[in-house]
Amino acid sequence: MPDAPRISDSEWEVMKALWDHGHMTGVEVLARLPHDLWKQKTVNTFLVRLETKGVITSKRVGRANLYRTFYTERECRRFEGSQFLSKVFRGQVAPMMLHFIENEELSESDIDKLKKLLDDRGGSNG
Amino acid sequence: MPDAPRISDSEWEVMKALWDHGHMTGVEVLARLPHDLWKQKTVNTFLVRLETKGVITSKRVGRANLYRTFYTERECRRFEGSQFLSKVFRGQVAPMMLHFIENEELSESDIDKLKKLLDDRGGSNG
DNA sequence: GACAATTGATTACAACCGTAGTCAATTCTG
DNA sequence: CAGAATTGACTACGGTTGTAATCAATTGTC
Repeated sequence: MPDAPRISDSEWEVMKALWDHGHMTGVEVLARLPHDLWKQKTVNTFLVRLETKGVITSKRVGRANLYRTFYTERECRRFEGSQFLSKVFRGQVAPMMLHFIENEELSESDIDKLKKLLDDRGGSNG
Repeated sequence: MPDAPRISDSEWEVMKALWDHGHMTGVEVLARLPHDLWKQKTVNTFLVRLETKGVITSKRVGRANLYRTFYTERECRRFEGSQFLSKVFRGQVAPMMLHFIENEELSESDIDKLKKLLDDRGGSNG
C-alpha cells in the first residue's frame, strides 16, 4: 500500500467512527462521535478533506453521501506509529516501549499478554 | 509540570539538538542538525517560535542568543506519547505495544530487556 | 406549484507550520 | 571613521487545521 497521507487529530476522530461502523453519512458520523464538540458542518468539512486526501471515498446514495474508509486502521496506525517513533524516540523502539511501560497503566493481564508476545518474537529466554 | 505545548515535527528536530548539546546559539543548532534541509533563517524561526511557546528560553550573550530547553525530553515524550496513544490507539496501551512488537524491528537483546522490565512490573509468571 | 426545510458544495477566517527574505543594528576591517 | 560583514528582529506567504457560515439545489408540505 502507498503511504497514507497525514491525518490530523480531528480527522482521526472521524476515521475511528468510520472504521467502527462501516459506511455512514455525515449525519451518522456526527451521531457516532463519542464527544459533542463539533457541529454538523464541521464534521462535513472533515469528511470532505479526508476524501480530498484520498483517505476515504464517498458514494452518492439518494441525497446523502455515504463515506467509507479507503485505508484500514491498521495501515494508518503503521504510518502514524513509525512517524511518532522516529520523531519522538529517534527511531529507537526499545526506549519507546520502556517509556510506555513506565508511564502508562498496564494491567497484570496486559503484562502477561505482552510477555507471551515477546516470547513468540524470540529472545534468549523465550 | 504543566502540559508542554504542541511541538511540531520540525521543532522536534531542533529540540533534539538542544537536548543533546545543552545551550547553543542558532548557528550552533544548525550545525548540530543531522540533516541539511534548512537555512539558518529557518532554524532561527523555529527557535523563536519555540521560545514563544515557552518550550525553550533564551539569554543574550554578546551579540548572539543562547537557547536552552525549558522542558526535558522526558517531559515532552510523556506529553506526545499520551497524545499519540489516545489518538491512534484509543488510549489502549496493550494493543499499541502489540502493534510495535509486530511492526518494528526488535533485536534479541531488546526483547530480553523488555521482558525483564515487564517482570519488574509484575504479571503472574514474573 | 409555491414555500419551507434539508443538506451537500462553496467560502471564510484565524492560528499554526514550513520555509525563508528583508531590515536594521552591531561589529569588524582597513 | 566608512564600508563590509554578521546576525537578530520583523515580515512574507502559501498550505494545513480547527471551526464553522452561507449558498444553492433538492425534497417535502399544503
